Amino acid sequence: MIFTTKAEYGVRLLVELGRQDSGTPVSLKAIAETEGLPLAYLERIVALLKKADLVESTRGAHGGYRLARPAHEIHMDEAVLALEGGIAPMSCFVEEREDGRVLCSHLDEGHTGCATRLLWTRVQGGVLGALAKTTLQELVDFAGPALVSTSTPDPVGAALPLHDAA
Amino acid sequence: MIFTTKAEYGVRLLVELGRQDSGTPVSLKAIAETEGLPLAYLERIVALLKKADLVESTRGAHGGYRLARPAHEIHMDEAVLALEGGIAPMSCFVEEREDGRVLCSHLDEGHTGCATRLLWTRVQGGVLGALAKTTLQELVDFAGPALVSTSTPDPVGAALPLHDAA
DNA sequence: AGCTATTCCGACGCTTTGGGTAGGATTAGG
DNA sequence: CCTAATCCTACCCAAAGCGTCGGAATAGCT
Repeated sequence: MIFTTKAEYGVRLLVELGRQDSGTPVSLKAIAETEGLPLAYLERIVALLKKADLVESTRGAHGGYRLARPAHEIHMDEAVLALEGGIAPMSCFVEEREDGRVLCSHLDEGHTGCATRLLWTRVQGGVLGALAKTTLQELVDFAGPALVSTSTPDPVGAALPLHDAA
Repeated sequence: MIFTTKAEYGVRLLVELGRQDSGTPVSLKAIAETEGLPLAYLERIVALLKKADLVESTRGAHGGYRLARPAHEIHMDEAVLALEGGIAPMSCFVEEREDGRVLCSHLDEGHTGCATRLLWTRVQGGVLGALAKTTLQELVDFAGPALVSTSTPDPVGAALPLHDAA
């Protein structure tokens, strides 16, 4: 079980925006370059954040994006939910819908099925809890000061060998 | 983010075995039928559980599987780990390997990258915590008494409309 | 011995979806 | 009106999920 790159890139994008909460918008191009992410793909990702009212945009030349709220008011459950479109540990597990149905397998045949429901419920709770208690501000602090257009490398962490191409 | 059917089917299988902790082994065929799961696929799934020493098998006629330990000693983190082959919330996030490398994206280019690491670490902790604190016995109790070969329907729960074919 | 029920094992195939591109339309500053 | 940016929709490729198939090995039964 794994989140997709939408969550990864989207959170990175938010962190980048959080680093310069100045009022002036940041262009996706700048973020794409400093983070080394594909611009076209970022466009689609940021659209999700905008729809969820986590970021605001200014169009035209010198336009870009900024946080719609201060970083410490943005909790990551909101962000990841917007990016991934739902937090369910199992396809057979979706929060109640309008029509009240819940996806699951063959319960009609006997009440079987979701003995596992208890488990997935707890897992979902664990994930949502971890996300909700983390604010964007924490991630910004953790990441260190601004990176976009200011290249002062390596204040923090610096460990973590990466990018396994194997 | 979502677990695969391996986790779902595998846990269901364990629950089914837990329901009759009598010493006599249960055949996959029986489980496949009562749970409505594809036998051939279950075979491959149970192999994962066996390799992790969660179940034992007896070959030949009247063979089958049984739990390798009492249900209350089987914690679900072990099971899900065996079934899914690792619990990472992000592809860029794998526990240390022998060679000490950690998968992640472009950290070489500057320490950037894992501002998000803090977040995924917490999420992983939430998931593992939820899994570890749940024992197979709990799920067995939650599911109600035996179902394989004894058809006393509906002692418990009984809610949960299911199987959305949409 | 042979039959049958079962676990074991490896190769293969279908379908979905993640991850990304391409190309253009719209908006706004200079 | 040119350029820099957001916006939007359609498309494509590779990987992974979710199985199937066929057969081998093992063990009880008659």
